[in-house]
Parts: sequence; C-alpha cells; structure tokens
Amino acid sequence: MNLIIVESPTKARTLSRFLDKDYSVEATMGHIKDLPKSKLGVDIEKDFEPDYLLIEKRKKEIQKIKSASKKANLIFLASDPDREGEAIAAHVKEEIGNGKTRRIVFHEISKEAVFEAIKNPRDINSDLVNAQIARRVLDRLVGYKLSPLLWKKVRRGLSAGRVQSVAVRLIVEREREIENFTPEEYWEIAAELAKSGDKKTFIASLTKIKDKKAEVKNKNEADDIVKDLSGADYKVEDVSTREIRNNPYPPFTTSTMTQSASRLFGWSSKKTMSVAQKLYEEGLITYHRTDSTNLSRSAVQKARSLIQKEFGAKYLPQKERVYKTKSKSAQEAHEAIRVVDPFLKEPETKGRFANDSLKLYKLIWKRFLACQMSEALYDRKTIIVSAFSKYTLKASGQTMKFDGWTTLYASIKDSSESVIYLPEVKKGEILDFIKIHKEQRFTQPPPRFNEASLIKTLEQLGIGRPSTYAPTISTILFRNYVEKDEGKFVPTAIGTAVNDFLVKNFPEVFDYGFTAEMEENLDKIAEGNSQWKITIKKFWDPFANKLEVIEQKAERVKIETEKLGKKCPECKTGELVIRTGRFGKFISCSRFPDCKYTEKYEQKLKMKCPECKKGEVVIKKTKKGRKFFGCSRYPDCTWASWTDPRKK
DNA sequence: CAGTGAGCGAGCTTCCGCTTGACTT
Repeated sequence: MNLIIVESPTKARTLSRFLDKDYSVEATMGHIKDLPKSKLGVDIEKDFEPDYLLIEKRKKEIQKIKSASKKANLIFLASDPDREGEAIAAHVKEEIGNGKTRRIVFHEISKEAVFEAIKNPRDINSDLVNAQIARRVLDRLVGYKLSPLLWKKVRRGLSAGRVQSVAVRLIVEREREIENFTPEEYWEIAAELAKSGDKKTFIASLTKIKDKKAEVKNKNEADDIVKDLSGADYKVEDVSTREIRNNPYPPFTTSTMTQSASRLFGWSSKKTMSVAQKLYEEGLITYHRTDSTNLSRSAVQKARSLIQKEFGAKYLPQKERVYKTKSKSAQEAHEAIRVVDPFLKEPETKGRFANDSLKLYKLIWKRFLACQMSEALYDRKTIIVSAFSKYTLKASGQTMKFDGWTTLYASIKDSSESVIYLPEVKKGEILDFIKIHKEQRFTQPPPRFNEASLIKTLEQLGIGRPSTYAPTISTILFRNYVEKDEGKFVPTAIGTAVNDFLVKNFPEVFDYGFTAEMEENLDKIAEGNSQWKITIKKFWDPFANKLEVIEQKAERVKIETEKLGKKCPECKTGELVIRTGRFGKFISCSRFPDCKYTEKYEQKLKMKCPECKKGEVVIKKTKKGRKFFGCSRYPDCTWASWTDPRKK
C-alpha cells in the first residue's frame, strides 16, 4: 500500500478513481503550518527564526494523514509543484517524521502523468522551502509591523500589506488622475462621399493636413476647414486591400476568467470563483486557481477531434496551438482552466446555482474549444482620398472572409470594428461630394478600476496570486478603504489617508515594482544562490530604522470629511459631515468631540420596499462587512435581501 | 440593528497564500 498526499480533496478523489487499490490518496486542504495569528511569530533577534505552528483547523486532516501513513510503504508528497507546495510537502514530512516519504510533482491530472511522476521521485528541495519562508516572513514583517503603526497614527483596526496596500494605491492614484484631468477639446471632421452616380454613400475621415496629422483644436479651426472642404474635388489617391488574421484568445486563467465573467455576466470575482469551485468539485473543469495557459496533450487532442467533427476540417488548424504563459510570476503548478471533457457541451448542473454553473461552464467550454480553432480572416479595405492636395482623408472597413474561432467565441474586435460599406473605386477617380460632418469632442480621463481591470493590473505587476485576487478585493472593501460605485472602485477618505501615509513614509515597500524585486530575490534563494536570512536582513534593517523614526515623529493623520451642507440639529453651530467608521459611513457633527450628535447614513436605492411598500430600500452592511439590502423602516419592516431587488 | 469619531488606556486589532465549507440578513 502506497499513500499519495495532495492539497485539494477534489484532486484526491479524482486520483483515487483512476489509481488501483495499491494507492490511497489524502488531502492536506492547503497549508498545514503557518505563523501564529496572534503574535509576530518571527524572532528578529535570532536571525528571523520563524515559528511555524500546526494550523488548528487542519488538525483533522493531519490526523488522517498520520494514520494513513502508518499503513503505507511509501508516501508520495504530491503537493503543487511550486514554492508554497514545496513548503506543504516539507511540513507534512516533518509531521509524519520518517524516511518513507518521496517528493513527486505532476502538472496535469492523468494516470500517465501520475505514474511518470512516481517513477521520478526526489527529495524535498530545501532551497524552494527557504524561498517560501522568506516570502512568508517578509509579508508577516510588513503586515504585522505596519498595521499597528496605523492603529497608532490613524485609527484602530486598520491594516496594511504588500498586496492590499498597493491595490488601494492604484485606486487612490487613479482617482487623483481623474480629478486632475483637464479635458481637451478637439474636432472630428469627415466627408460623406459617393462613387460617381452611386446612391450608397461612405464616410472618409480627415487624417492629414499638408502631410501632418490633422489636429483640429477648436470651432474656428473646424469651421475654416469645413468651408475649405465643402467646395473641394475629392480624388481617390490610393485603394488597398489587406488580409487581416485574427488569432483566438488563449485559454482561461483565474485572472482572464474573472475578467470575462465580469464583462459578459457582470459577476464579481468572488462569485465567479465560487461558481468555478463547484464546477471543479463536480469534475467538470480543471483547477480554477491558476496562472498557467498550458494544456494537456490529451485534452488538446480531444478538442481537435471535436472541432473536426462538429465544425469541419476548415476550422481545425494543421498544428495544435500552444500557449506560452505570459505572466512572469507564473509558477506553472496547474493547467489552464478548461473543461475536462470537450464532448460534454451541456452538463447537468445541480444545486441552487445550476443556471450560473451552466453559464460559466459554457463560457469555459467555448473559450477552450476556440483556442484550438483556425484564425478568423478579414479583408481590410482602405481608400485614401485627397482634397486640393492639401487634405488627406481615409475610409476603411473590413469584411469577414472566414469566421474561424469567432464562430464560437465573440472577438472584442468584431464589435468595435463594424462592417462598413466601401464602393469599388480606382486610383484617380473623382468622387461625388455629399456633405461634411463635424463633431466636437473632448479627451476623456482614464476610467476608474472595476474588479476586472484591477485584477488585470495586479497580475501585470506580479502582485498577488490566483488564490488571492478575490480575497484581496474583499479585504479592501471590508476595511472601508474603497467602495464600489456602479461597479467601479472609488477610494474613501480613510483609504486615501492611509495610502498617503504609507506611500509617503514607506515609498519602497509600496512601490509598484517592490513585489517584482522580491520575486527576483526569492528566485535566487530557490536556486540556491542566496540565503533567505541575508535577503530578509537587507530588507529589515532600513525598514526597522524607519519604523522607529516614524513611530516617534509622525503626526496623527487627520481624515478629511465630506460636508453635507446642513447645520447640526443639536448644537445648531456645527455642520453635519460624513465620516467613515469601523462599520462604514455615518453622519455626525463637525464639532466632535464638543458635540456628539450622530445620525445614520443611509444609501437609498430610490425604490420602495417590496414588502411594506412604504419604506425605501437601503444598502446596509452586516457585522462581517457583507453588503445587503434592507427596508429603511426597520425594525417595523424586516424585509431584507442579499441580491439587488432592481435586478429581478 | 447599535455601534463608529478623540483620548482616557483594560485588551485587542493586523499580513499573504494554500485549501474548502457554512449558508445567513
């Protein structure tokens, strides 16, 4: 009897299905050891010795593993093939405490991959484990030293960390960009033209004036050009047709899946991940927390045979498509997110969220199949027109020749570049002038982040991991650092104050490149080329100095309040302001602490309560920070709902 | 379903990354 230990119980179940009776499989449910929650757990005096303890909640799993290991001849530690997985394997080995353990890794869950791995066992890679320790200790030092500083200098209960604080920083700085943005006026000018005698017209936009890019700044300039152009001869200078090839998107990762579900279904990352978790547990999709775009050979073969059968040879490229993982921080522990069986188009999904499950499954199915299909082909035709040999105008449009993969999965490009009618014309041909179009426009500020764009940006910066994107968003909302306004993130006064304090005093730690630099150092440790204690010491010494100075010298941070423009009804002298407390926003008197008047701040939905029809629907927060909808007449009316009543 | 802010100063808050449940207001 041999024992295989993996991280996920679902993975354990899948493995035991295709392994014979000689193997038993157990799961750790993630990490089994960690630093203590209630204290630092890092002995700085003793070279940063970490105090890894068994996690209370994992006692049950450890017991099961221990008893199973007693019956086993060999124990294969098959946690994920990355830094964290190596640490888990090391921790399990410490607990089992005998020489029967072997470390194995596999990158896909198939019989072949598992047996191949078993044939190539190795020892625990202590360099990789050391890299995990360095990562853990660094995050603990940053989080557990800076948070208490915030309690002292800003407010109790706040938090700071390598990941969450940068997420807040992105949102705060974007808001400032928007506030400081001055829109600039510009004009778009186009001529509506037609082939001589043709009834159908087309639009050519002004691109150049005297061979320089046309930049029309104001109405006077626009009017002059329009006057000029109105009586002009329009001559075709050039006609060209070019074939455009459009390749499919790579298969989903956690980041791209949450982005697509957000764009297409309007789902939060939390919702997408929980629906994906169910699909994974039902054996319908591969693991949903991954940054890899790798696909198993056999899955690709199945996909190809389905494409051949359902869509025909034209839709099947000669060679299978291979996707290289772009993300620098990727650790390739898992495959891309794909359906397990491409031939299963519409599985029966169970439970309360059956509809959502099916919706997400179909999206993953399409994305996976599409990624192995032929490219889409377009003809892009461009007509260059001149007027007075001073003005250059351009009309372009494309027609699809072959839909390829877009027959399954809509390309974003298709919706933005609509098919435009362009006539058959020849060089030198004179066109009929119909009329001039002009339109005033303004440059736009960058958009606020939503969950999708925030996750995308964090991933590009290498900050956070697939398992933490959704939880990080929950954290910064729960702490009231940011709030959502129509799905977009807006920083609160607290979030802005905390961010400015951190960035001003610890610019290196919250620099957008800090994590990338940390990863480089961790790689050196993992390769055995550097010692983790030295790396941590290099960070710690200047950091500790700064901590001390700032703790002594920094002033307590004042948090800006938003005025409501009303007098305080109690003292009649102060003004009412909005403050953000531990439980969200509330209204109070600006003369606090001299006047202690407070009032509830209610975010109204402009909708009557569906139950009593008298009160208004208001947004509230539970003690745990979760948003819900309730009636403003509470406790007279106890109507409440998790979901937005407007969306029914 | 009251509480939040300041400061008094009991005792407590806090990180990131692995994994799943529990499951309501």
